[in-house]
Amino acid sequence: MPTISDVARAAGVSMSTVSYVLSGRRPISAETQARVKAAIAELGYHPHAGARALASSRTSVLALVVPLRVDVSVPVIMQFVTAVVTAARTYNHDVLLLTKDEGTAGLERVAGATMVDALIVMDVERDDVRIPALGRLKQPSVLVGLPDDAAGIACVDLDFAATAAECLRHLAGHGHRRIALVGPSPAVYERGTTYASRFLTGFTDAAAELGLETVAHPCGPGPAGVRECLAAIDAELPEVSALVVHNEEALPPLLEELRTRGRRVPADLSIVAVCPRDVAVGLPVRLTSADIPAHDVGTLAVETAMNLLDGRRTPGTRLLPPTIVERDSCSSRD
Amino acid sequence: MPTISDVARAAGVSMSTVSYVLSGRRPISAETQARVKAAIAELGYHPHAGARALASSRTSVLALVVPLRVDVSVPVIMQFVTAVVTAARTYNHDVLLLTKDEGTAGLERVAGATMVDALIVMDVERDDVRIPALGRLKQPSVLVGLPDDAAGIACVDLDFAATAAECLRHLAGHGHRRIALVGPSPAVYERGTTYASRFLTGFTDAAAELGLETVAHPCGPGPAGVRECLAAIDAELPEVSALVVHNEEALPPLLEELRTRGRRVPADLSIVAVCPRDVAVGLPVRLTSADIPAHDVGTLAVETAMNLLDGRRTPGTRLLPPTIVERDSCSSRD
DNA sequence: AGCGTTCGTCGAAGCGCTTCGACGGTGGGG
DNA sequence: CCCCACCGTCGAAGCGCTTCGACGAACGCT
Repeated sequence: MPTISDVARAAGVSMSTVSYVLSGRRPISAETQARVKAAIAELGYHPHAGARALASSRTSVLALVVPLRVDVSVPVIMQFVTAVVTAARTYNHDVLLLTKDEGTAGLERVAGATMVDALIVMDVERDDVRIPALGRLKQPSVLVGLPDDAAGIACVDLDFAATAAECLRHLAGHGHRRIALVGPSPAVYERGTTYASRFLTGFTDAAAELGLETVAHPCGPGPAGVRECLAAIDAELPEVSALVVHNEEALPPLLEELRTRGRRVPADLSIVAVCPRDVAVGLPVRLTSADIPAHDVGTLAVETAMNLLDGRRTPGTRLLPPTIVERDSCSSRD
Repeated sequence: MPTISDVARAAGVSMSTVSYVLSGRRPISAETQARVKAAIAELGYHPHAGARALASSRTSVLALVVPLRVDVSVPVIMQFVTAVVTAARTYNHDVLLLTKDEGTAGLERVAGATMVDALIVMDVERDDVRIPALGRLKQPSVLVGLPDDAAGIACVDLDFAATAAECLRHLAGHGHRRIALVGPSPAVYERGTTYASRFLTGFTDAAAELGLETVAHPCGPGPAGVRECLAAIDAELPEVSALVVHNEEALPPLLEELRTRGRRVPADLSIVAVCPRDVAVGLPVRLTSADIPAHDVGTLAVETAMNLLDGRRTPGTRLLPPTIVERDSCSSRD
């Protein structure tokens, strides 16, 4: 492995000149630059990451903390992760992957060892113990989600309250007046991931504003969970004409259950789902949906982290606006 | 951030002693160890990863290259990734995540910059261009998959040939004699990921050995792909009594299609699927399946990498034996 | 008693890079 | 015409750690 001084010798310049060519932190004449670059190419020189980190205290690595086995849907996580890795690369950064189950220890380890320049943390809970830990680190961090108290840490997420409102507005626009929310599993609410309650609040508020009759009910896993949820809805508010489904896992068994009951979508019952695009189009009925823009959120998280690193001031919280895509699961009510 | 010399001063020893306490590479008396450890805890000392890498040329980081958007199912990738991260942590290593779309450049970058000690590469193709590139690196690597020529690089994977044979043996044991293989999408074969052809070969060979009548057909995406595949099968070998499905994506539309045709599973048609456990149990019919042990393969990949790093000799290729789990999609034929 | 070992510790030399201050040379302004 | 400023480059001082050789002390052996 050639070192910077090999390059310097080959190009007939000093080490520092090579370094400045690479970093662009001082002006170097065009010809010198050319010679240095030629030498670099010829020798196949790669700067040693450790040495660079030691000398500059910058690593060009971002930590990304992902949930392991959660109720957050796997495709969404995957989309988010690839968006982060891809976006990080455009800033010449790499991504170190941590799992949530390491808790604060993982954060402290990689930050304490100066392995990363910044951290991006997914699946943040209402009162996440990691938030105070992140506050103590010398590296900046970005939360994906919206805790009760972000303690000054940057947050990015989809605006779930606005998304719920938009779903209702869409259905109301099609003439629906009695609408039920099929929510995430009870476990999600208990765990304190706030997207569930933000969606619910947005749903309730918008319903009041639009003068709609609504119920909301969580939905446990599997066909049994779906049946239970539908029964609860039916008991509280009979004859709803539309469903807002904020639960990806429930979608397949829900459609199956409706089919066996002979309720046609959208003829008898309209549905707006909250899910990523590919889920919406991959089911028996192509669902009208509010998109979960995992890709955009991931990209935004990286951009935010980079701004933080550059010392640029950043808004504390950035919530992405919802997008409803009309497909085949929503019909007009007379 | 305290440094090793702060710790040394606090403990009243030299830097090297602290280092040896940490690495255990030389004997240090119990009392000295205790004093050093106390100082470390008190100061909240974390060794600087860059400095350590520079001095020792070991990084305690593994690179993991994942496919971005492929026909490999997302849950399988996710399981694999989490297994790798978890296993790496048991060896005190972290994981740097790269995407396949960076190609050889990504490998050369992280290896050249000495960011990682070893590489694990998923979704290896028959004649993968990354194999020669990996061979040129000074770090060892582990392939997940089985290319035509591994060029001396370690490989780990599920034994797909044996898996196919096992599926047939299971069905034959239930009295089935006419069996069709619903294979991966044509794109998978074309891309040259060898698991598809290994499965097919195993299928064909075992069929001959067991004296079964079989057909095999790839299956394109969506309900259309499924219908086409079933038609082709029916044309070539009418009245099969069982299906081996080596295509996770096809499973939901396949079951749906069979349902609309009034063919009951398993009463009219038996199915053995090749998929991870959770997929098998998450469908309308709990499927008898050959498990895709993403978790085990991931763990094995990390173990192999660690053995390589320790200079321990390792078998070139390790194929995991299949496991069939009996559920509700397989009935006996008189 | 003398010698060779082993044990526990220290000192110092790097690992490869960044960055700061310095310095000769050139050009423009007074 | 001189001085100052700026441009392009160099030299050297670290960044924080590992590791090798060395060394005194304690020990067992003959």
